[in-house]
Amino acid sequence: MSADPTSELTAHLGYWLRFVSNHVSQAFARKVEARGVTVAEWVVMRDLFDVEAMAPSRLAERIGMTRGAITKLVDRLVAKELMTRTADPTDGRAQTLALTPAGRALVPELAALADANDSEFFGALPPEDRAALTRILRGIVERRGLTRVPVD
Amino acid sequence: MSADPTSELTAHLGYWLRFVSNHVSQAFARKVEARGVTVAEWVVMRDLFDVEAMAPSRLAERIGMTRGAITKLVDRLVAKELMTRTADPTDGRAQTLALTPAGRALVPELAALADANDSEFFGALPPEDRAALTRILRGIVERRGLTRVPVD
DNA sequence: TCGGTATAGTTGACTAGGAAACCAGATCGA
DNA sequence: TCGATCTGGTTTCCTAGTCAACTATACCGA
Repeated sequence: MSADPTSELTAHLGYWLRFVSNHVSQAFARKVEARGVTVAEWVVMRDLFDVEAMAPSRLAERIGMTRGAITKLVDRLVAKELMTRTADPTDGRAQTLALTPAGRALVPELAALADANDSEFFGALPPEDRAALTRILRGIVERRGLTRVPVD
Repeated sequence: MSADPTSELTAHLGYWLRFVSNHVSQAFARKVEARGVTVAEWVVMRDLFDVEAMAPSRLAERIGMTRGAITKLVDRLVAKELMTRTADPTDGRAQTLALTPAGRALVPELAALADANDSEFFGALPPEDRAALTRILRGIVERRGLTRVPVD
């Protein structure tokens, strides 16, 4: 926030945000990798968990990845037999994606890892700090109208 | 924090942290790309700005990248004539890195972009929120002993 | 009903980084 | 002083994305 020349890296809130966020995400990545999935795959699976079926393009839009990336990600999940890709009978171009029983069974386990990871990093915070953090972050999302563009 | 089965993505503080952090970083990435550098390159250049010269391995350790990544990153910066790589006369293995005048001149400009980006996202926050955010994030870093491992 | 356009998904070229093997050159101990 | 080991940096292979071109199907309007 200072106006003097060439502020330091650590002078920026964005630096700390990124620093902590990367640590949190990386710790979570290690946890889910032990279950054979990546973070992006977890996000896709969790998204599909509620709805029974969804088109790839819809998924891409929801989680902020390109369709190309979704194609490859789904390839991987299908190869792991966690997801099925079936042709839409009513539209020769379209597909619908769904979790397999194995995939569906995995989601709650991954969710438990997400819970564990979150409390590992934020569990020790006083409740008011946790509340403040949530409020401030959501406020930024809202104020800046952030939408689901970049998952990275 | 809820204990019920398969918590949602948005139930986790890590989710919001990552969401905001990705937006902030991506916005910054766009800004610095307009100056022809990546975020990682900016970090390296800013780090080198204060010290006149540094070994690649030291840089790798400081900013949390592998030596292999530094090799390639420095290749790029040298190609852009923003940095020089010279053999250490006293140690046949070692090198020292330094900014070129052009590189050195660029750093304050990039720092200004970082300032702009930060205030774009956090400038509208009430000062006490900004302070709280800083305090909480730094507190997590400290409590968990987070070190410079992942820049991503 | 058929030609143009829009849409769904795939592909290929490219990028940035990690992991591990690798090549010197340095250092240390017998 | 010379072999073993350590260290600094590079290279190769791999992963997971983006972007843009592409294919195939659907739809729409004259």
